[in-house]
Amino acid sequence: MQSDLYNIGEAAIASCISSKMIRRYEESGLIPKASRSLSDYRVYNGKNVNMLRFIKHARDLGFSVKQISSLLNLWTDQARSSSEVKSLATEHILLLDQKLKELNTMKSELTRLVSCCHGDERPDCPILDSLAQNEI
Amino acid sequence: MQSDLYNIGEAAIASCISSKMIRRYEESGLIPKASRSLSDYRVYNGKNVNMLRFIKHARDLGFSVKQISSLLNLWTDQARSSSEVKSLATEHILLLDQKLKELNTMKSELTRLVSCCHGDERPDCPILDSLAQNEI
DNA sequence: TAAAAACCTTACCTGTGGGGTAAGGTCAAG
DNA sequence: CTTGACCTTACCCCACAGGTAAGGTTTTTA
Repeated sequence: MQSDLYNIGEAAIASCISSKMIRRYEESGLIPKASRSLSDYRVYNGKNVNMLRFIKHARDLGFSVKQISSLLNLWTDQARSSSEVKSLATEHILLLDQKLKELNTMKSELTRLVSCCHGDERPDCPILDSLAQNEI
Repeated sequence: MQSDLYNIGEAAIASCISSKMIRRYEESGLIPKASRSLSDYRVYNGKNVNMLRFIKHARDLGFSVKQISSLLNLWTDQARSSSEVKSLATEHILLLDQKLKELNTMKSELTRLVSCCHGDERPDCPILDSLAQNEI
């Protein structure tokens, strides 16, 4: 009859978030404090696990914990406007774009250096030379 | 005559690494302990500053502090083979590639969700719906 | 020449998002 | 009733940086 109840290990498996992180999310206030069993074990219900899954999906999309906190508020707020969510997501895409640009710059520069390096037993190396340059 | 000497603030400006991080790099063993003035101020010479600049350039290329430690060893080892450096750099490119893929996956998925969201004052929102889905 | 500003020192806390370990309580199966 | 698997809290650690505080030194300025 109460098949809807999970302890933290079961909730971890069901949500793909480690017990460790579930406790941390609770401690940091991202999720509400779990109710406890007589022996002080955390007890979760299906709704709680859905929230954890929501968090997991958002983390997989690269949202920060802070952003997820906002998303959870919007999620549980039936009066939210979808534009609020959309702007949060759009902002996050801009951040992803920025990181992508940085990584691409690094990669192309490094690829150029690697292609200039003969990579044999000789000690002279354009990669180290470039890193040692005083000017870029 | 000793125009080649810098205190930590000057070394920071010359290398574009904050005083803070210079101290930390020393503490962590990435760079040797600086010599000290009579009043216990750290003193750097041109060679030290070149090492800091080397580190800065490598950080800008996304190398980890650990990798930079290896690069510094190779840099100061006149008997190194360029292949060692090249393989370290190549390995790092693979890591950059992996991160790029992850970020691209996030971005395209999120872009798809955003394009599905009408983003007006109505509460229904495909982004939240997707995050709340039990299956992906 | 004395005060003030600018710099240095160490030591500690913050964030971000995790991982690990230890010491002890609880539960279920054998 | 013991053993193993689970739970609890309380710490430590990683990378990589920023901030702040309290105190000493050096340089500039009035």
